[in-house]
Amino acid sequence: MPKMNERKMKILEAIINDYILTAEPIGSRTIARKYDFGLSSATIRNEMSDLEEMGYVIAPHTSSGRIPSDKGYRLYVDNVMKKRRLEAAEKELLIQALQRQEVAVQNIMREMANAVAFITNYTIIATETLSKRHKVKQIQLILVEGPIVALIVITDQNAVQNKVLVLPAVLPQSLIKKVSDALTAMLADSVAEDFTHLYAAMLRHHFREKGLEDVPVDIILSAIREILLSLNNTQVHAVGIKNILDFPEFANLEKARAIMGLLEEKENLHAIVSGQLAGEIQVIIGEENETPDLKECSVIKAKIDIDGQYYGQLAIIGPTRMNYAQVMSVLQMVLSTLGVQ
Amino acid sequence: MPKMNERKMKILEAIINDYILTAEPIGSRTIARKYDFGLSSATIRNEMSDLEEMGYVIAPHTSSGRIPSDKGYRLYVDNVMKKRRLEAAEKELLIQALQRQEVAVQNIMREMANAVAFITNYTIIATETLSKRHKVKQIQLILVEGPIVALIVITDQNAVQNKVLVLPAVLPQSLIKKVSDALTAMLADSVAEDFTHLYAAMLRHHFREKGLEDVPVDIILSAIREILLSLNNTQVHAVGIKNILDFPEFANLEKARAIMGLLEEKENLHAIVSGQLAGEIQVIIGEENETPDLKECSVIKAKIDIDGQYYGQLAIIGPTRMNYAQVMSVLQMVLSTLGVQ
DNA sequence: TGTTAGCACTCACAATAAACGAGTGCTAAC
DNA sequence: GTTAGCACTCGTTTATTGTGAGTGCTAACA
Repeated sequence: MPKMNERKMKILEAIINDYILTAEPIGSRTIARKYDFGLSSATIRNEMSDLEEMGYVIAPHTSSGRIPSDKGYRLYVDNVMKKRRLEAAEKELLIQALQRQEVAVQNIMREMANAVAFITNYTIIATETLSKRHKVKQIQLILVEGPIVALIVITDQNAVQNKVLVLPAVLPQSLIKKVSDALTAMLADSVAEDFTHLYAAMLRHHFREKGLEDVPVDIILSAIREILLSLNNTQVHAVGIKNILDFPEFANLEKARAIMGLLEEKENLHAIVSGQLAGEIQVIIGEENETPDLKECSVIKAKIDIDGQYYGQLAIIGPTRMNYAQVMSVLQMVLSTLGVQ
Repeated sequence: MPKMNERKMKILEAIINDYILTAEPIGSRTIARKYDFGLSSATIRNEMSDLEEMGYVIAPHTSSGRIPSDKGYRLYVDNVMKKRRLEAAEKELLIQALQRQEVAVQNIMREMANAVAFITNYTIIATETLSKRHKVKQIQLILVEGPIVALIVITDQNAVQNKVLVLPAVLPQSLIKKVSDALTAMLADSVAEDFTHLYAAMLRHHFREKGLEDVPVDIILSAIREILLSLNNTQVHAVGIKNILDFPEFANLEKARAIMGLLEEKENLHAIVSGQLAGEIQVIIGEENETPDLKECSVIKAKIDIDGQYYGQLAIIGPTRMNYAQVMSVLQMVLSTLGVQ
């Protein structure tokens, strides 16, 4: 088995750089001409033969040039790749997306995803979540009109969510504050899972004792439960979906269809985006992907943790022949501007 | 110019029905064999020649069968088409989607879209809107924690929306009710457009008179304005996007890319879905479409008006060779179950 | 011992040609 | 008015032949 050396590394890098641009197998003569290694094509041919034996490149057929293998990309990403410096315009765009400070975290993630999609021309998946389970802190009812009331739930994480309820009977204004306070007192620190049938029965009992038997406990409780559930729910969306169709790798209709189907289902997006540590950029190359339809793609992803309360995830999807250097430096920039690193 | 008659109509219908299934040009012999018109292929050939002269069918090249033209589809949709009866299973699915009565209108539209996409295998665009401009009816502040308050806005259409604000200074609990009531009194009946600079100055003045000079009027006003704007905003989304790739019409990569790009932009979706009268099903065939990328598609759409307050729009997109009968009967069912017709 | 020129060989891809067949229009007979 | 028959058209399929980029190997060279 041949041994890796500086020169082989350089040739591998040349192959990868060229292949990222052209998506065509690279021959020895092309490299000899294009790069000034001071070597003839024959020498490069020998080295490429070694690289193939070592598994870093593949010859699609006997008389073609070489393309990088997953293993080759892996070596490149882990050792060779030089971080590409962001161009001023790209930087500007990211900073713009980030500087809308008033905006809620959810919108930050959306803005980020759009900016990254625009810069890189890849497909981006973004999520935003509240990482802790919400507990009820305060509950308030507001009369809207007749039997219609607004239910406001404020959680320990200071999230505020409301829901409009139509009650079976009009709740008199005089009781509203009393009921709100009672609900707050009784339900403080509850999480979504607490809202069982037993719990409901218990609460009905409490209310009866306080002389509030007319309060439609069930309706209110199930509304609160739904609010808590939706708060804990992670939002996920993909942007730049059609970008992936611009790559010759997906000129095949079957593949295009498969990837489109994949990207349309929220559950799949969750599966793709999840699983890495905060602040760390993870690169998953080709066959390393669990998802069958992504075996010819690479995914570069990062988890963004903002003061431990919110976090978002960003995943960039492209063909294995993707511009790792560009994407990683953009992602690095996102992380550092968001204050993660 | 030949004249249309019963027999030509039947042959046109046969051509369309076959073409919807196969996407292949239909020859005279195929029709003679398949349908029991009691006519030889030669006679049918003559009739088809007439249909071509009249512009209802097209021969892609000299020695091929015929395919329907946009004009042919138009005639078929307007006159010939028999409403396909919904199968029991399809009906069941629609009813299920509709019977979640507690669910907000927005979710109904989403459920509907999913059900229709599932039944028809076409791409569906759905919108939901509140058709009137919201006016402020009631405003309430709730203390959350320190300088953080929840702003609750209730509109004349009984929509409730909230926003969390971080005020520059803590607002004492004793003032909360007073400020809430003052805001309600002063802003009742305002719409989003009212919130000008002049308006803000006026309100600041009012507050000062009431001895409430510390209230951060600007922050609160701009938050209310944003809430009103977002309430008036129409939600739009597409489901079953990848379905359209399953049609041979989009086997061409260029077309696939174009349609994907189209469906990814919300503005485009709005443009496609808009413009028809409530309760009426509109069919736009091929070249009749304004959007260039839809010139080879048909769009079947309906506006759903629920008691004049909310409305939704549903558009089904497919190749011109789409199953008009099926889609229209499904849409009819949606409309009648929602009580529009 | 590493490098390189030279050469035979491979193989995807493009171009050309030939065979096929579904379908047409037209004519003449029923 | 309908239909059988037939020559003709033309897209599609299959086979054939070049073409060229690229390889591996050998032998000569520094």
